[in-house]
Amino acid sequence: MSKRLVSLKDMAKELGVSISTVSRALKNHPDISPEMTARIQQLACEREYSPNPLAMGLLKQQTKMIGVIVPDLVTHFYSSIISGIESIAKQHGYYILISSSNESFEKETESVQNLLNTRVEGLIVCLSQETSSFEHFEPLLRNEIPLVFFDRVCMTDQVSSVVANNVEAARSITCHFYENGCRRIAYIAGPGHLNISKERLDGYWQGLKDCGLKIDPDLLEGCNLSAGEAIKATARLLDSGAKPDAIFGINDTVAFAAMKEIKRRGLQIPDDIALVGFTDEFHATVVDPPLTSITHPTFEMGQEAARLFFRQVENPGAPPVQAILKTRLVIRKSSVRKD
Amino acid sequence: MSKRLVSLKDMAKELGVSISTVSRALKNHPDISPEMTARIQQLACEREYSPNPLAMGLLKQQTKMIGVIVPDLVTHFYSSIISGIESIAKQHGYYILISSSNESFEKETESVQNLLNTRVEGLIVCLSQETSSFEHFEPLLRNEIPLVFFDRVCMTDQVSSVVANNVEAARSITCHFYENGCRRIAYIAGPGHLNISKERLDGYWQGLKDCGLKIDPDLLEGCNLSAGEAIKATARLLDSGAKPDAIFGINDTVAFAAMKEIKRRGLQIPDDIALVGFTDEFHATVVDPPLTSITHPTFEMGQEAARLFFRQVENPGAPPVQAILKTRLVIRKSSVRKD
DNA sequence: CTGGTTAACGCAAAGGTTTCCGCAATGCTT
DNA sequence: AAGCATTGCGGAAACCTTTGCGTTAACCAG
Repeated sequence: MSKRLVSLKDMAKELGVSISTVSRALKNHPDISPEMTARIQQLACEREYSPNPLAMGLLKQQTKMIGVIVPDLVTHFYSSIISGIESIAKQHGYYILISSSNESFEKETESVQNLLNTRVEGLIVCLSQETSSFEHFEPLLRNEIPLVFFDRVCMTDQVSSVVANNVEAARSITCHFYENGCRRIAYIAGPGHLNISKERLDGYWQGLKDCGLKIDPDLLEGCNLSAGEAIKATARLLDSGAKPDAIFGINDTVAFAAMKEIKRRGLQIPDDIALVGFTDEFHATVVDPPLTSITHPTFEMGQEAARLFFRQVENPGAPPVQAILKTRLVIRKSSVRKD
Repeated sequence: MSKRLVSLKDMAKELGVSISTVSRALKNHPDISPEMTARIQQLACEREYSPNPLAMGLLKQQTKMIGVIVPDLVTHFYSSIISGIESIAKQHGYYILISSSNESFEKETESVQNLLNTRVEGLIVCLSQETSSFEHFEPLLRNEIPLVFFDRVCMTDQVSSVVANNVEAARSITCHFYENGCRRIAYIAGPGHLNISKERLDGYWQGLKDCGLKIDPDLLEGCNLSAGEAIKATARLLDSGAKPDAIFGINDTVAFAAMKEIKRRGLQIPDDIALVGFTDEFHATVVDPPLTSITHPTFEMGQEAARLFFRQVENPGAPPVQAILKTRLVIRKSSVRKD
């Protein structure tokens, strides 16, 4: 096991003074004589003293840790958001404790429990796909423990959150399809209880309406957000009599899965089926054809979530706010028809 | 601020008993009468007592935290490894504290310091691209603080590490090119001080030798591992008189950058230039053409690193070991010529 | 010479947990 | 009935830091 780092007590004994003297000397407290201060600071320097955060945490009742729960760690969307959270946390001298729910409600509940037991000062959370009841967050509300949701959110009247402007984004996608000559625009949605799914569906409908198209239930498919299910949903869409000429996928995974299935059938993108995703910058540019998509400002979303978090830490009673981030429709080849 | 969770003292006062009695009752210590034990356990249950990890950490001198330093958080390679580390850590009841160096030596040094100050029990590290001196790890060695390197490693005689079988993998790539008719096989390397760069270069040379090809310095290009530099390196390769008919990129970023540049020039993959990367599963399948590559078992690499870590925790004096993980050459269209 | 100020430091408590040791009361043995 | 072991619990130290307050000695003014 590692040798203990030096403590105030160690240095106090070595110099034959009291612990409090050492403590104060290190903070340049005026009560301590300049000579003593100098001796102590020099020793501290030699011994590479650094305060024990556990002792501080115990005393001050704060751990300087934020718990972060995400559906998974490996997709770029989340890791990029985490990166954003970390950047702000670092500025505040906080560390983040990451826990992934693997899209499981049970694991999410467990993570909330574990993180609270670890005495994080609060939580920043993106709901799992399965999560449709929210009691596991009640203890946080009761005890006024800072809590922020991002992307997949709930209880927005009580909890601060960061989301994308999903409705408008989905609307603009639909119109973009229309402008490129598509008339049978399909949407592959996610679980109905997720805000992102509902809001993007709303936007999709609004877009149809704005373009004078009718809502056709056959052009609406659902899936959980796994690649396998998304492929099946795409297949159903293509096999049914719906004859879509455009598909809008609710997120990265779905869009790429759709692309795979469309290509597998030898259909051309965008000429047979135009495709647009809802994703972040990186992936979209490496696939072929490059994917038109709504890009999330993911890093900024993480930063904003962290900022809202610290707002609550510094300002306990503050009412919840909802930050809505602008997205951008980035047009690439997957949706642009030559004619 | 959040209300304090219930402590042993709180419950002791409520029941009119001593703290030690409560503590013992919760552990079913035989000294405590069954009735008292029952009363205490029931109260603990109602109040949702959970031990304060700060107090425990202070007492036991362990924080149950592992510091993890990676060059960045957002590439799939690292996030997948982190996921692997986390899975093993969770099993041991440990949390991980993640810090990204952003490929900067200075930030890496800083992270080591900060994490040690946070009293993590040890570190799992992937060196930054810039790191070529290693004094910042000396304090860990001196104090026998557990340390494990993965992928980009150093001081392997003193520190346990996990790496891929880079030499053999690079050799097999080279031979694969040869079998597909390529004769002017180029390699885009990384910074020369990194083990991964050196080992893959060795393998590349071995492969050339095995196939009876000569080493041509014009077919060797270097870059730092950024996309921008990789594109430039590819351009130099294509502009020079070297006339490569195959390119082997040292890692994900480089391979994708090369692909972009090759396509931009209107060259065909694999017919004009065959391309192979050194990457992990996910990306390679979504690009066009699908990228032949050496796939890392990234998740397993993380798991193995964590296992080596706990081996050191449980077994302080143990000599360092090096785990070498097998990779797989997954052949896709980017390297297979029809004729 | 005395009362008071001040500089410079020590004491102790608090934060939460575990564990060794001690103590009282009870039950048993002889 | 005296002596002893056992049962059941409390006290206190240790882990480390901060901080309000108490203490000491020196010094100065009256």
